[in-house]
Amino acid sequence: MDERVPRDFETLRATILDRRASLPKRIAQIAAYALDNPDDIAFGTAASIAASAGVQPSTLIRFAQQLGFDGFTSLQQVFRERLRERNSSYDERLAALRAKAEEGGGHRAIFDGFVAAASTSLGDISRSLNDAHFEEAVTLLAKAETIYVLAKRRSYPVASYIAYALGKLKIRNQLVESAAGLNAEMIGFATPRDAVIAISFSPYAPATIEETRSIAEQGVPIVAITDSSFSPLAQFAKVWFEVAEADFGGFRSISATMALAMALTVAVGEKRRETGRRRRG
Amino acid sequence: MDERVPRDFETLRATILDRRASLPKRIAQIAAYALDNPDDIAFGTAASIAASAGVQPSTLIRFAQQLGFDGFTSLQQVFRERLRERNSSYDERLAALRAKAEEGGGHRAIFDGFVAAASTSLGDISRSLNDAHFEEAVTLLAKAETIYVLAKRRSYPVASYIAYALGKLKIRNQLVESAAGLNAEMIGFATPRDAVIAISFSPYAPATIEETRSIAEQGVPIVAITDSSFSPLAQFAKVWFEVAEADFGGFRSISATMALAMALTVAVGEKRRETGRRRRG
DNA sequence: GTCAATATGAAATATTAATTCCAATCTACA
DNA sequence: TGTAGATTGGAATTAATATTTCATATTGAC
Repeated sequence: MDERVPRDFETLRATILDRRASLPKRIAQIAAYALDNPDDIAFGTAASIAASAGVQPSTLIRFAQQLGFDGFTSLQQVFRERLRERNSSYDERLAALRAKAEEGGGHRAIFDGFVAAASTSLGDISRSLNDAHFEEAVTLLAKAETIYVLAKRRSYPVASYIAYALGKLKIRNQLVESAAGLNAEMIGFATPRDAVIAISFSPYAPATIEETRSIAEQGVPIVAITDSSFSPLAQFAKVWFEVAEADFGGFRSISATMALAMALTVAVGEKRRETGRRRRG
Repeated sequence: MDERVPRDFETLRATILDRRASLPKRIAQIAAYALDNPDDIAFGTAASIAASAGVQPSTLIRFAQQLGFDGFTSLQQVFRERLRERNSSYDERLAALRAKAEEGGGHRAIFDGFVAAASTSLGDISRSLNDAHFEEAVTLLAKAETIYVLAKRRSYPVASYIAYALGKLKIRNQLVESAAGLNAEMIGFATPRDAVIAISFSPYAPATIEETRSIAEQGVPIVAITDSSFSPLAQFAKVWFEVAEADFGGFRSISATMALAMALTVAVGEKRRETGRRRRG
């Protein structure tokens, strides 16, 4: 078989356009169909595609073989790959950087890797954040007398930043972190008029889960930031955000979480100002 | 069969989350996998998906049937439809989003603002980071017996993340933050065989400056992360990094600083492994 | 117009993948 | 602790899908 088999969609497309003049009638027909309806090729069966394009399944296979593939299935792979990649254009770059860092591409590769991981995560959250959930969370937090912030380990930096920013905005808050082991008592003061921001990622710190459960049982509304809808935090939360962070070198980014946390904080500040103005006006 | 079979991904997702508590173990496992890796469901075969999720193919089919589908194939359709729709409407949606954000479309704009600030900062640092400085900092930190981490206020989250990551990598470190006001004493233990990572941005926290000065006078080498060459930190440091963070709504991003901090930490871990290997080999 | 080469259609076959079935294992409850 | 019911694993079965084959049609050269 020819070694120059197109591996990515763009090459394939170019190859097809290049040869289009010399293709037999039916083959040309399926070629045109393929470029016009790439999604159908990605998901359809040989029979269904052939029917839509008005040719026989065997023609479809001959088309694939003319291009150097060994059958329809391998041609289809290229069309599927295209769909996957479109969703995550950074993933490829990130994978390349990982490889580079592993084969000793120097320390610069490590830095580039973390930058790429952060960019990927930001792109993802930007696409996936649900506006309605965000509004809901802001409303809920803006009403709270005191906002409790709950996070350990990897998520703790986010919590401490939230606490810092809330303080700057003069919003009463309580970071639940007691060196003296008084977390339970601290949580005990929370009432349904307060609210909680809880942050935890797999592997979920047991203490965070336990504290969240306990505070939820007191009727305090919870906004959770976590990494899966199946996170134990999600079940206690009034609103939760699912944040998928890319990782590099075994350390996951926290950029997306940070951006979300900052946005929540500042939006709560805004909301309070709006509400205050309305009340006074 | 039940008439309420989810036809679109969002409904499906809601249904799964709704029932999640009552699902048997393996079914729950595949359910979590499905929501976390929707693309894999769209493209894979029953066997390949089952293998990735760590269950039997039959479990996958039972999962589909519990949801009201008559088999895996019809469940898969929903996941495929989602990809098609997302792809076709992605550009449109993005454009709409931008327009909305520009005309002051509520709180979503705040979120987008923070994402944009983070992206900008990452782009900036990626362009401006000096490889030689980075290497120098890594070498310096890799030699240290204990790494002291020094930061307050806005920079504190970065410091706490560094401390977390160093701990994970089994690198001895000391986060200088004492509720008991014993920072000076803590710093007193540092020797020239140790090293410091100091982080501070304008307006520089006086305590950070003071502590950095004091520890520098003891002959402990310092790596500084700051925002200007005129920063008071720079004069004490053996190596310093100038990080320009974009801001939004009066809050500066810390994404670039985070990425740099992570890269430093992991690179130090790498360097130590390399050196250790060389010594032993 | 005839022949050879090429292209096409349709059905047969081979391959792969989905589904079902049953025995084994858990779980909840008496 | 025993037992019914639910759940699970793994092989057997069935369905689907891709590919091959072969007869027929079409094209182009002489």
